[in-house]
Amino acid sequence: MHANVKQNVVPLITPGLKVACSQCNLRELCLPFGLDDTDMARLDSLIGGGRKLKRGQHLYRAGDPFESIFAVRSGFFKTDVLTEDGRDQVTGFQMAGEILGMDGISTEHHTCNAVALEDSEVCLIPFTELEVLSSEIHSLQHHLHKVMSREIVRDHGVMMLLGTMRAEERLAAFLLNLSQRFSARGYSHAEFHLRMTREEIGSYLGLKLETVSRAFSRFQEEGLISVQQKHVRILDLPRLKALLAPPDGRIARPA
Amino acid sequence: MHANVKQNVVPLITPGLKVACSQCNLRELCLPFGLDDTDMARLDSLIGGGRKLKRGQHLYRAGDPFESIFAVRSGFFKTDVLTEDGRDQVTGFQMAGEILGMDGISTEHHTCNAVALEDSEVCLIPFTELEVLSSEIHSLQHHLHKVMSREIVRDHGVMMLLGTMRAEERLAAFLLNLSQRFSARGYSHAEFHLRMTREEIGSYLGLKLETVSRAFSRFQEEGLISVQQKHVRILDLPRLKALLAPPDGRIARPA
DNA sequence: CCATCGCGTTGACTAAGATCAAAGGGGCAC
DNA sequence: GTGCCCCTTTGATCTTAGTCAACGCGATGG
Repeated sequence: MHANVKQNVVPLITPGLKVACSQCNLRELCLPFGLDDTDMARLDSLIGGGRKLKRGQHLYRAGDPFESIFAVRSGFFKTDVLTEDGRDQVTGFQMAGEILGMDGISTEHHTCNAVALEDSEVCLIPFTELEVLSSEIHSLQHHLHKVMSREIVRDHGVMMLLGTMRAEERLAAFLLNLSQRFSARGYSHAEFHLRMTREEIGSYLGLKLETVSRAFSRFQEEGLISVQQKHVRILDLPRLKALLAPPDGRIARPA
Repeated sequence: MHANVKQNVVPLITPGLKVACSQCNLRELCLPFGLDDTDMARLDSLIGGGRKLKRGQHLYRAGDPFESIFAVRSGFFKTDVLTEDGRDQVTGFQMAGEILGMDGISTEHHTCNAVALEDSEVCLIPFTELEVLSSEIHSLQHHLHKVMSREIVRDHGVMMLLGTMRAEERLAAFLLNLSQRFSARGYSHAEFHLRMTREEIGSYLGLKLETVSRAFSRFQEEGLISVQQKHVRILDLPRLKALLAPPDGRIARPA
């Protein structure tokens, strides 16, 4: 049993390549949020169909000319930056309904790599045309700005994590974040499959893979989660959340 | 001698409160970038004058309703996030020409605090009106998107720093970044004053203030910089840059 | 002009996570 | 179906930065 436990909605299988926003059950999580039928139809006509990627394939690479942003229709991605001096940092994991590629707007070239961590499908959204349309549809324009701003806020959260949290706190925050996002997509909040390796988790969290593995084991010993390879089940959500208590112990961990 | 060493251009004194973009010598670094005279005049009319802040004053606080973004006209700011569990992370330092407040777009409320680190002045840019204008002026719209995207890319750089670098590498990267930004504003790239405390630097870099202080001392011992309180002079730029060599030693530090 | 307080520096010790190493297990390709 | 390789786990040791503490300087305000 490796597929995620489905709760209620959202059949993630994309039947054909051309699925319109108006028909898409992710629309409330994605770019079309808040559009009326007419405007949604205009957005539909702009979206350049889908693109399927096999696991391991790059959606784009750092340096590629920027033309489009992408909405994840199904599957799972990571983005990472690597510098000329050999450093490698995973900057995010993206799932259905989330937008990829906005890093490329500023320089007209992508500044990170986006890789599918499982077979995936994205919608292609040509950016120049999106700008034209968004100058005509105010709610689209505003929502685009919100999506970009949300990315900035998300990044601040990661900076907080990397700057102030200890290893186990980071992993707890990571699991809680995944849980919440799976839940928002109609999957179980308590049981899911990690699509990424310990090393990728470590890179994202600023830890080594051994540290991630040890933290997983520790959580399991303590009865917070059960974990077997990539399969995770959250057993004690309240205590997992309590791990994020302040480092100064002002609010001591409730034993 | 505490004022920054001025090199050539940019008199940073703002004579009156109402300085138009078209007259501003920061316009090439700021929002009006790339606008022609007509469009610049329209942007002028939108900008709600300036606001002066004394050192230590908040420009906005987390939770404040979002109405405007701000362009730093003069002075120096920090932004920081603090969570209910008592963590505190400086997410950035902003200087003349840089844009503040875009974090607030996504939730209609600011998600971080912005504090003046010296007496400062900002231009107020009402966001709703900016959206209206940018839907009419394509180059303004596009530049706004670039500014937001640049913030995302900058955040990725900080994530890289926090995720992969050691203490001295972080400080070197920080000094080089400041140097480059001062230089872009017509100040010396080699000599400047830090507006922030060791603790604020530490928070930004994910280090304790003692570690920051020790790293400064070490750099000075090694002849890379001279540092006295908040006054820094870069003595050996190449070797400072070489500190950012890869952690795996593939390119060994040139002795 | 002096007292004070905040900021910065430095030292000794501690703890967290990295590093090095080895072995087991699962999934994928053939 | 089987074998191989990558991923993961776990242990022992080492390094780095954090913690705790004390002191000195300098700016600020009375």
